[in-house]
Amino acid sequence: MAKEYNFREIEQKWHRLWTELGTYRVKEDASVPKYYVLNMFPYPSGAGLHVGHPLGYIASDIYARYKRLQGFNVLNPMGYDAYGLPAEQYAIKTGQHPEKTTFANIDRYREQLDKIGFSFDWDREVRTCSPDYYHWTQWAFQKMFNSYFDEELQKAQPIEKLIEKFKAEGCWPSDEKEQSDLLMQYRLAFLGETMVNWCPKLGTVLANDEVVNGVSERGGYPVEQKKMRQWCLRVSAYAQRLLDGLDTIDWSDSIKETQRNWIGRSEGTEVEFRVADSDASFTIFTTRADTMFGVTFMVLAPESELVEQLTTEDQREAVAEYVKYVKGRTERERMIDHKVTGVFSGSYAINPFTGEKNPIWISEYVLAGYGTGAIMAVPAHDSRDYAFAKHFNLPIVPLIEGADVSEQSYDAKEGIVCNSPAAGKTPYCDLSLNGLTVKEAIAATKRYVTEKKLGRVKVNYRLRDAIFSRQRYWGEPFPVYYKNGIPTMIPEECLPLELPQVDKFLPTETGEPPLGNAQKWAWDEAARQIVDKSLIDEKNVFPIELYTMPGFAGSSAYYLRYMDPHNDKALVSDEAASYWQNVDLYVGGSEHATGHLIYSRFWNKFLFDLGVSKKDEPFQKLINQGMIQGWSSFVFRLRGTNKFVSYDLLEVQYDNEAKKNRYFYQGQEADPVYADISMVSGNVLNVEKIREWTIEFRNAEFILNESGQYIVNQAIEKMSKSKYNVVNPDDICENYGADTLRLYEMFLGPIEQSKPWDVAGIDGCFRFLKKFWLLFWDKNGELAVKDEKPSADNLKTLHKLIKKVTADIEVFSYNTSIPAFMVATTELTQQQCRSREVMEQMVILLAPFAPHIAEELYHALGHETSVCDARWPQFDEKFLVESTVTLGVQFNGKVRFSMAFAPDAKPDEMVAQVVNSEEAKRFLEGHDIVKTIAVPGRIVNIVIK
RNA sequence: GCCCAGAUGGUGGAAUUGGUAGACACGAGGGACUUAAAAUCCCUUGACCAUUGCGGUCGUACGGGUUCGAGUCCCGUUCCGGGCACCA
Repeated sequence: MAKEYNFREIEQKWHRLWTELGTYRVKEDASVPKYYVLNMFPYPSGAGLHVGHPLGYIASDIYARYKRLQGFNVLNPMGYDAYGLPAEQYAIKTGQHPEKTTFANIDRYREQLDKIGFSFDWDREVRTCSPDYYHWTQWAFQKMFNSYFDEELQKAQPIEKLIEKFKAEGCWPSDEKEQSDLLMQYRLAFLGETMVNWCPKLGTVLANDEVVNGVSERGGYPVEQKKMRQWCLRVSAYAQRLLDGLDTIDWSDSIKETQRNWIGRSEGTEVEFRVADSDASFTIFTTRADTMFGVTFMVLAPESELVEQLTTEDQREAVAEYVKYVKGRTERERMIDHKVTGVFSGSYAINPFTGEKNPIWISEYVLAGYGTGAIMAVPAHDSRDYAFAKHFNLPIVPLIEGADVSEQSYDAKEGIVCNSPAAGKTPYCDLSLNGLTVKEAIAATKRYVTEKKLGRVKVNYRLRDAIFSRQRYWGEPFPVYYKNGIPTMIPEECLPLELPQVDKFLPTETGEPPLGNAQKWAWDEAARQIVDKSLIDEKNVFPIELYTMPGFAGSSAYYLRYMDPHNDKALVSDEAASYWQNVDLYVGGSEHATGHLIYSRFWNKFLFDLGVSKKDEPFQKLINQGMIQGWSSFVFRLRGTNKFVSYDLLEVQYDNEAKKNRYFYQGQEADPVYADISMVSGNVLNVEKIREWTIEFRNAEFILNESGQYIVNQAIEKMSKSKYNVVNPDDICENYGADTLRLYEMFLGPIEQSKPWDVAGIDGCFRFLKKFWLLFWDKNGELAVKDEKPSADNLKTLHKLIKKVTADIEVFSYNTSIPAFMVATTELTQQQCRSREVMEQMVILLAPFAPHIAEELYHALGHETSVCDARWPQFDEKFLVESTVTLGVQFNGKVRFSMAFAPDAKPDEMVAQVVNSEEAKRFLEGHDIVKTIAVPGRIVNIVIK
């Protein structure tokens, strides 16, 4: 009997031995070059790991193992992003402490991860919710609080330097409260009274990236704008560095582009407008300084502070009403319909170029948060201004030759400028732009504005400061207490400030965040410890902040912590940070493009300014694995009944208004209901099984089609517990083994592409491993490998594979290396290869992809050490040289035949070889050769007349 | 609306980046072994025509172009995916 590929036994054995032997433990070693591979750590959700999670982990594990085989000291850690909303909401529902569910989920994740055979160094595991870890999140927050951004140096500086500067300039107030308020405008972590995204349903504020299409990313609840006092991070200070850094890192163009959009750099001009019959003036921002002569009105954002100031008495009522209307609109409403609305303020602004009086309007199409919250409107060359002008009957003055603005505005930044007065013709302005291109005109106006001190050149960024506090329980507490209303940091040596226990995870009855339920939550400044709240009125006892930090706090610097996870003196020691530098390869989903990947770049840049991080950019190369989607299945319940109708019996209508399909059965409407993916095979529902699934189906009536089947409707969607389409990897590991799972996930397609999970092809990968296994054993189950010299064919097969796989791994094209393995295995089987030398290298090549089988075979070949410590095979061209390449040869695009060339043949030799061949001579006879084209080692074309 | 990436057999996807399109796998069909099934192995599998052999024609979303040669480069169109979106 041939020896069977018993993957269960092999995989269990090596999981045990790898742990016992500490195969994947890694230490800093200055004599070996480092390589840092990192996955975005998972949030341990209650649904457990699904087949989408390991996609990125497998890809990076392959790379990590490959780098190790190449002699690098590879850091490949894993941990958990353990703070999050689901655990808290579960806690609210059940009263169970979020820590308990989180830890249970972590244990489950760990168990699932262990089955897949990753080379993670689990001694370095981090959990964001553990005090040893969030100690350093709190520490970094305090450092940000105590820093400001120096515009000239373009880096963070200690706040003390700013105080020195204020003192030197004589503007340092003596009052403590005033000092605090002044510094608050500069600190990198600061308390700000700003418009925030408030989600009433979640009872918390959200960051911009947590709001998608005007509703909360988690839950999809409405979000409204509200002015609140919140902790913020001055991410916007780093806008230019965040933008510049993109040019130094190896990320996909689309992610870089997304970040560039998010940062939204815009070069323009700020111009000051005086208000007629008043001492007031205000500044506007424009990118189209060339259109100064086309301004016909001005617009203020309804939230702007100028509104109050510039509204005249007779317009006061109308303006108040309009502002009230705008406030009543949610973010989503404002996004969905761009209604043209507005009100006249009663005031006029004087155009500094023309002296004309332009009416000042107030409209919601101008945003308070961008630029100065006020614009000059040029209806001829801006479509929004145009719509507004048409609606309110305001004049439109075109400024570009040939621009027809009778139907729509001409927004393009091109053309020749006209309609500006000749130089010196107005008493206000001796600038003429006529005849210039738009680009020249912008530049000329910028110069003019700067010279005449009418304003200044300005760069604006769309990037906003990040709202950094949340009204929730399950997050890092702020190490802050309020001393007479002044936010004060808990001394660094008293960190971490541990999350207090509470009996209820909901807000308090007085509307305080959940931490308001904690009784022992006050800071005794003298004793330097947490004390009971009831002592607050006593001397030196002050209330502690009730907000907690958002989800991205803990995930912003975790890659630094992996370098030195047990250090209780620092986030990371200088030695460890100097050795590991930054992450060489980061793998994760592209959905974090505007969240985590901006925040951690910001966070790292700050720590770089502090000297803690050694690189300005945290993640040198980024690979975005695609999402593995699930097949959701729907059954259809007739409205108001407990009857379910087979999908093929339904009539489908598209509802244009609701933008979705509606379903009817004999005139009765049916609603789709999710059915668990495990109840369905193909598109046929297992009716018996679904009856057992939930009570809802137990006594349901199923209306089947003619063949007696219940057909479900299927859709490809993101895998999620609530869609009942989650496929977990455990079953695959059980039935096929982890090595097959690993191969198959890579074989599915390019790593960066999203694709639905489909087990249909998995047998191919399993068969390959079985064939590979059988290469090593004879019919009696004895090792078939001998110390014999490899044949030329053996070496050719091997080196073809080395070349292909090495090149593939370097560019993460794993899906094409697996076919190469299959071909090589088939070839070696046919060649009946028995050479130890060849077989051993085959094993090493396979080791990154299928580590269990490789380890087993490596030991079967007589090695005592792990295959992880072998050396990656070196490709040698000489084993391929004796082969020939067959190529097509074409005469005048008509005649074609084949000829063999040596792969290193020179173009001239190739042409001569073709021309002198008997076959070619027949065709060439009586023709003139017009030209010959030869591609080195590839192809020859001969054009004849 | 703007920006970015795509479109290749029944399916997932290859194609040395301008050089024999469809590797490899799945599925399907046929065959071998077997009492039978599973497993395994072999053959066929883009379409059409010819199949007595050779073969031939058309084919990479659509329409043009550059080139001896285009899935690949250029221009235009359609469709799908992603990002941003009153950002002045």
